[in-house]
Amino acid sequence: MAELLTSRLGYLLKHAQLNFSQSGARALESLGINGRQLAVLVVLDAAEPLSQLDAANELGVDRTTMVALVDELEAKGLVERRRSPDDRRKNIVELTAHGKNTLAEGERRHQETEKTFLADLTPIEADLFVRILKKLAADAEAPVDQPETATGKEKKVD
Amino acid sequence: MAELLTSRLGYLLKHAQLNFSQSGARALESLGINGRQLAVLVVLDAAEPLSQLDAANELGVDRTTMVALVDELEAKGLVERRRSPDDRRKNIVELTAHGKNTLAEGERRHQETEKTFLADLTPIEADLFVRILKKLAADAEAPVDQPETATGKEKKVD
DNA sequence: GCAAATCATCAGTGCCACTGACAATCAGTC
DNA sequence: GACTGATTGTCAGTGGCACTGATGATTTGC
Repeated sequence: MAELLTSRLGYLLKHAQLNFSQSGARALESLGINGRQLAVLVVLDAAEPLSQLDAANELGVDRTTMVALVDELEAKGLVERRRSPDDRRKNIVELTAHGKNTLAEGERRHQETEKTFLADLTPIEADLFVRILKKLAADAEAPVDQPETATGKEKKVD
Repeated sequence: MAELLTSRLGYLLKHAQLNFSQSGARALESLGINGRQLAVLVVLDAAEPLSQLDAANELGVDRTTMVALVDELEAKGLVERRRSPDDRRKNIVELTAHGKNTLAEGERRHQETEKTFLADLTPIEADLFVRILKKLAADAEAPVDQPETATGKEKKVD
C-alpha cells in the first residue's frame, strides 16, 4: 500500500481504530473475551444494577444487539440475568464472581494496551490527542453544515 | 449514554471515525457516491493505470472486495474495465470523463468536510493530531508485545 | 510444453447493526 | 377493574462489509 490515502482523515481514523482494536483483541485473547464483551462488563459493573436496555444505552448499541452480547457473557458464566422485582419486564444483568475477576484482569490489560499504543508519544502529546479525540467523538449529533448546499457552491458534474 | 466509556481509546477512535464518515457520507450524498467509492476513484486517478489488484493493495482492501467496488463504479459509469494488453489476466480500471468530474467535485467536498471536522482545533492542534494519527495508523504490523505473557505477569482468573 | 504462480470472479461464511414483529408487563385513564 | 398505549426482551430477517476457498483464464519459469 502506498501513500495516496494516508493523509485522509477517514483513512487514518479507520486504521488507527483497527490497529488499536487488534491490539486489544490480542491482549484479551487468553482471557476468552473480546473488547466489546469487556466493555459490557465495564458498564455492568456499576453501583446500580442495570437492565439490558440500560446497558445498551450506556454502551451505545441497540437493545437487540445487547441480547446477543448478554447471551455470550452468560454462556461464559461472567454475568447472570434475573428478573427485576420492581419491573418484571426488565432483566437485571449482574456480574458473577468470575465476571468480576475477568473484568479486573481485562481492565488491567486494557490499560496496558492503551499505554503501549501511546508509548511513542510524549505525555503532552498523548494528553492532547485524547482531548482532541474526545471532542471529535462527541459531536455525534451536531449536524455538520454543508457549505455546498448552504452557499450554493454545489456543482453538478456532467 | 453516559461517561463510563468515553475515556477509552477504542471507544473514542470508533466514534470519531463514525462521526467523520457520516459527515463525509452526507457531503457526498448528492454526488451519488460514498466515501469508499471516492477513495477508489482517488487511487485510480494515478499516472499509471492500475489493475484491480493494484488498486486493492493501494486501498488496503481485499481483492475480492475490489470486484464489488469496481462493479458499483462501473454501473455508475465512473470507471471502465479493460483487459490489460500486457497481461491479459489483469483488468485495467480507468476513470471515465464522468468519473474524473465526480472525483474532482468529491475531493472538493471531502476537503471541506475535513476542514469542518477540524474547525474547532487550532492549526497547531490539527497538525499535531494528524501527525499522531498517522503514527498510530501506520504501525499496523508492528506486533504489540504482550507484557502479561512476556513477563509472566499473566493472571489466571478463577 | 508443462507445472506453478497470478489475477479476477463467485459462492459461502462471519460479524455487526439494524428493522419489524411478538409476547409479557407496566402505567394511565375511565 | 378493564382498556389502551408504552416499554422491555426476544427472535427472525436484512444489509453492509470483509474475509476464505474454489474456479477459470492467463502468464511465467523451467
